[in-house]
Amino acid sequence: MIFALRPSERSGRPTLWIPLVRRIREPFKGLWALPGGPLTHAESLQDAASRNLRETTGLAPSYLEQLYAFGGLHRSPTQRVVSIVYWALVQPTEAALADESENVRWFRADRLGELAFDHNTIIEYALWRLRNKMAYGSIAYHLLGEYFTLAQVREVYEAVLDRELDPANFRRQIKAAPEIQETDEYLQGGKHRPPRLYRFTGRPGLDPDNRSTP
Amino acid sequence: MIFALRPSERSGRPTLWIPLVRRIREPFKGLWALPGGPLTHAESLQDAASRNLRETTGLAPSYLEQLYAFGGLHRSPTQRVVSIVYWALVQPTEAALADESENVRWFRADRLGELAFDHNTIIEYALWRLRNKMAYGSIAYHLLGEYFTLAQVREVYEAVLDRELDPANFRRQIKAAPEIQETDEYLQGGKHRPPRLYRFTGRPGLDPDNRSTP
DNA sequence: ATTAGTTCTAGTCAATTTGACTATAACTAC
DNA sequence: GTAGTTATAGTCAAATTGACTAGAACTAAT
Repeated sequence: MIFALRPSERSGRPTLWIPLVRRIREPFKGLWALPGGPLTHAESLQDAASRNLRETTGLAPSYLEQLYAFGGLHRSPTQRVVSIVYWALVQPTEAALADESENVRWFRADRLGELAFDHNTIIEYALWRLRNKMAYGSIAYHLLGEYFTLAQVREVYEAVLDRELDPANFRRQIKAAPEIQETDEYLQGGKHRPPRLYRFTGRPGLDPDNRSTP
Repeated sequence: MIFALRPSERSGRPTLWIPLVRRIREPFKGLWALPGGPLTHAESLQDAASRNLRETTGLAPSYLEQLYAFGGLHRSPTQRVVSIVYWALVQPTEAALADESENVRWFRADRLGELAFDHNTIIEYALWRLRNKMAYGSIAYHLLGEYFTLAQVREVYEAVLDRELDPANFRRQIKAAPEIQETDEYLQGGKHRPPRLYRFTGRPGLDPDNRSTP
């Protein structure tokens, strides 16, 4: 499952969106579902996740991490299915390249209807994990481009945590992180004082299964 | 994989131990490995983990949670294997009931030799997760019995985090948690002032896949 | 019975961090 | 120029943390 930032229709502020695909077969034909597909014999879990993502939505995420393995007995009405779910964050430029079509569409993460299988549960859990990681960790930057303003970082936090944060206090905390690098550039074109641009220099922590390739 | 507290041979202080089983077949015949086994068609992931644990070691953990799904291509030299690993915490009384034998033995978690497959990697990751959960969360109590002293809780933290903590400051923090209930009982039999006994009233967070059973 | 040794437990105090807020800087639009 | 807006720095009290002191309550030894 993929998270990306898109401006809200009404307020224009960035909010969390996820792409879903429409089921064209039973079970749950016609309902929306998370993109996914089978694990083949010759690819790692992460590679399979990447590949399925690319094939269904055309997306190539900058951040991909294992979420959870779902294996309850009645997840699918027709057969026993074990799904090892990955979650991804994509930057706005990437997200814009997604193949939207009749059967692939973006939805606001907080306004989903009933989805196929247990996919509502999965998304709920992913949102919970995202909020947790955000509170302690350096994950917000993967939803932004290479250069960003501190106000943009704050907007990401506000979108994910769903509450407003004090701008001054927020920047004090963020600037204390050593992974945030100040640049000499400023974002021009706004209707007010141009904010300084920063960049993120930290590397995402590798998943344990992908640390060593033989 | 299972964690339990056992007194260190030398200092007598509680340290982390895990039970391993000896491989009696190729590959890695003779080496020690994590207990495990196949997932059958009619059981959930968590049920399979419980069952395999019981069958190999006789243990029934009070805390069981999914760790990670390992699915690298070369984990086993003979075939492609995907392992959905669970980790458990057992209380000392339970741990004492484990079936030790020629092929099942407890080892100190920080003094393991070379294990079969990628099991060293898995244990390393589990230790990392345990430390993380300990720092923020109410997990330490599942390694203790129903009643415990605050000094025992501190010893758990010290064993897992591998550093000493100030007794006075530690109890101030722990007592601030609402899940810690003071009792009117005291632990007798020590060579000093008897400490008050406490109990833990929180419930462990359910895994997302086991929240709803149809 | 007294004393030494141990851990338990409450408390103090300075240093650090957090949250609420104020004020100035630097731009655009009119 | 002036009003409007966001960026950014700074202040100050409240809350939290870390280092430490000291008395309480027990056992063991004399």
